[in-house]
Amino acid sequence: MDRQEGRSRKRHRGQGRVTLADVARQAGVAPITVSRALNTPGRVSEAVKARVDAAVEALGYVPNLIAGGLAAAGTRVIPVIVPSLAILTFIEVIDAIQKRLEAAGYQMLLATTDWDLDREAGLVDTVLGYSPSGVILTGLRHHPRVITRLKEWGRPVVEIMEVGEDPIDMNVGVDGLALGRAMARHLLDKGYRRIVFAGSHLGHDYRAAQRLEGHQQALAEAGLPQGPVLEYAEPASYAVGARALADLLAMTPRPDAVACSNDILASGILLAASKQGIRIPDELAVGGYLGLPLAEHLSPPLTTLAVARSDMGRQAAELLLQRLEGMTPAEPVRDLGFTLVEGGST
Amino acid sequence: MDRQEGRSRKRHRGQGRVTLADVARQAGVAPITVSRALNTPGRVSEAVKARVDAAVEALGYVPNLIAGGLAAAGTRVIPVIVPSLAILTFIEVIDAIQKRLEAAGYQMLLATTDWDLDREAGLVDTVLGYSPSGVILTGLRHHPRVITRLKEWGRPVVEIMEVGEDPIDMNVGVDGLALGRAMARHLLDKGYRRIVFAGSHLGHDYRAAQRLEGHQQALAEAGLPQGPVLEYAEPASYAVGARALADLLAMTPRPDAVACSNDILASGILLAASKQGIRIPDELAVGGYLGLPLAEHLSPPLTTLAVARSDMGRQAAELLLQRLEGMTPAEPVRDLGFTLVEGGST
DNA sequence: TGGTCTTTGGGTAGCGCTACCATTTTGATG
DNA sequence: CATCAAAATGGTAGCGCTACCCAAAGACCA
Repeated sequence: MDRQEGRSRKRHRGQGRVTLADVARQAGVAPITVSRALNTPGRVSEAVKARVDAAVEALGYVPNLIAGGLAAAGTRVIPVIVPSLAILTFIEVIDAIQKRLEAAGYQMLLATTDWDLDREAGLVDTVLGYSPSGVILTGLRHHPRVITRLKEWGRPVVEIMEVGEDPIDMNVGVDGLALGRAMARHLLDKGYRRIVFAGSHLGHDYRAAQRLEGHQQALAEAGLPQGPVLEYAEPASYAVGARALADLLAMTPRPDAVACSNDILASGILLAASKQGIRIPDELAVGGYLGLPLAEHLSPPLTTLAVARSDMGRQAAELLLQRLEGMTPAEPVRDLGFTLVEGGST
Repeated sequence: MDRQEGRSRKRHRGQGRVTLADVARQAGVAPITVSRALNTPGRVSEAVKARVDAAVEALGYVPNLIAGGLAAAGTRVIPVIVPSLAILTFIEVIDAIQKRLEAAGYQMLLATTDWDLDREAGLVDTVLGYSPSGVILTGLRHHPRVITRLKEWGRPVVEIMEVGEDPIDMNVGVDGLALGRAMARHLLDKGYRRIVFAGSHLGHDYRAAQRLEGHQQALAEAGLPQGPVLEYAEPASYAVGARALADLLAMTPRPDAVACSNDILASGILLAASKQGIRIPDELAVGGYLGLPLAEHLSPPLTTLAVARSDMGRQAAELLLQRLEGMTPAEPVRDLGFTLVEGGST
């Protein structure tokens, strides 16, 4: 007889993987005891714990998290839903989330909405089908169904990137209006008056649109008329930045400064300017948002409002984990703020 | 009596979610029929299919994929294991994989190894605990246990980035040695003779080390001695590129060309050169690998060996999906090759 | 010493779904 | 119209694990 003898009579499926029952047999204890030894070691004696560990080691047991999830509801999976991966903005955040979650024994399920709130709603439905332990999603605006479902779902939810009133559960991000205001004010302080806002994808990226709104507010507060807006339909890229530069130079009156909806666009402008010999900031000042790594390596370095994106990801994961461990996080809504990094492009 | 009356007697857990049994009751059919209507619509009559769809709609049923996974083994999750997200190289690949998988109704579980094959082995064990439908992992070198486990696991596995002999299952990538050779040859063809290889993280990033090996081979084939190597311990970044430029300029004899282990490093060198007024390629020619988007926007644009990373991701997902649908992919091992994009930096 | 409380381990019954097999219904065929 | 194959539907039994409850054994107190 071989290792399978103890199985149930039919065994019409199953992949021959070592199961918890196998470990229990090897260790001479009940399956439930093995479960406890592995999940709540404090509830079993040292001796049993050691026997179980030895059996696990000997058999090469790897828990079937699916089965555990079905029984316990909660699979140690955290779906992270973001608009897009093609945009560098989210990468650092995701990376930080992933690192922190993985360190705590959770896995990240990554999904993208392509900036579409209906798609987001569908994705939320789908990922809830995995009985995740918690959810991280982007922004505070969602399909009403998403909000209802997640609220009654009752497990930890973190909304990232944006902060504001009335999150579904917890929230870590920055104030988009404040970002927009701060950059406009900076440009005004520097003496620029013909300030354009260049934005990509504003119809979809409502957080970029918030920055524009803040921008316009600041101009209004300074007693200036609303600034012109250059808008591009596609997502931000260096290539769009190059087009934006051309468009800016063609405007009359010629603008003296541009605030870009993000660093990618701004970097594209700087790169194109450098290629064409446009002097920055003398001929055109350029400001960005979000503080991507490239910004400081351009010449001149880009003036940007840096947001601590890694920190945002880390804190989002941290909040989630705290709640998963039964704690009540001190500050479930966190505005991480931003820093003006003057690079010389303004 | 309310909607719960039909439940089993105890119901000590469960979250009140609509289950397949609820749908069956509403549609007046057996649960198994609902399962079929949803998963293999061809096996039920039109009428039943319609009734089930109506019930699903009415109740807002969302399948519990965990339960399905337990029963059927296969959760429509595809773990994707890469060394790091902090490196742009992988982002486009991941993005493409994710898009293709999501379109087919699969979710991507993303995990990072931090370039450590032991960690990778642990991660493979963990993610197999989710009964995934398939697995995508990076490179062809793995812990022996990973290879054994995945081979006997029997479900589709794709190894990406690198191509070579004897993959675990399927393989899409490029030949690292050929990349290294091609760049060295290009630099030689251009007349450069004092060629340095600058690499980041070569101890961990063995694919970058392969490029170095190819580089040295090409020099040897040209009858030249092995070229000097500048090596940095940390992962590639623009900042490392800036340091590399300084180190290159300090070398005697002063090199006339540098092949960089990837585009990030090369871009860092170009950006720093631009800042310092070093003329590229007159004072120093710079070549990169992998073809990141930034490369073409630098001035001069970076000469790079472009790899179709989106395509790689798409094809990896495609191979996996074909196998999941029972097909036998025509070419389970694919060398995607690369293109020399001459930007002017060489 | 008896009683209560606390640990420690086990038995049982599902979590929600689908594989397997059995049964019923339909349709084709001679 | 009987006969048989094919299609459609249902019943049953798990997938591997853990929540809930209980029993036994020790710890502690009066």
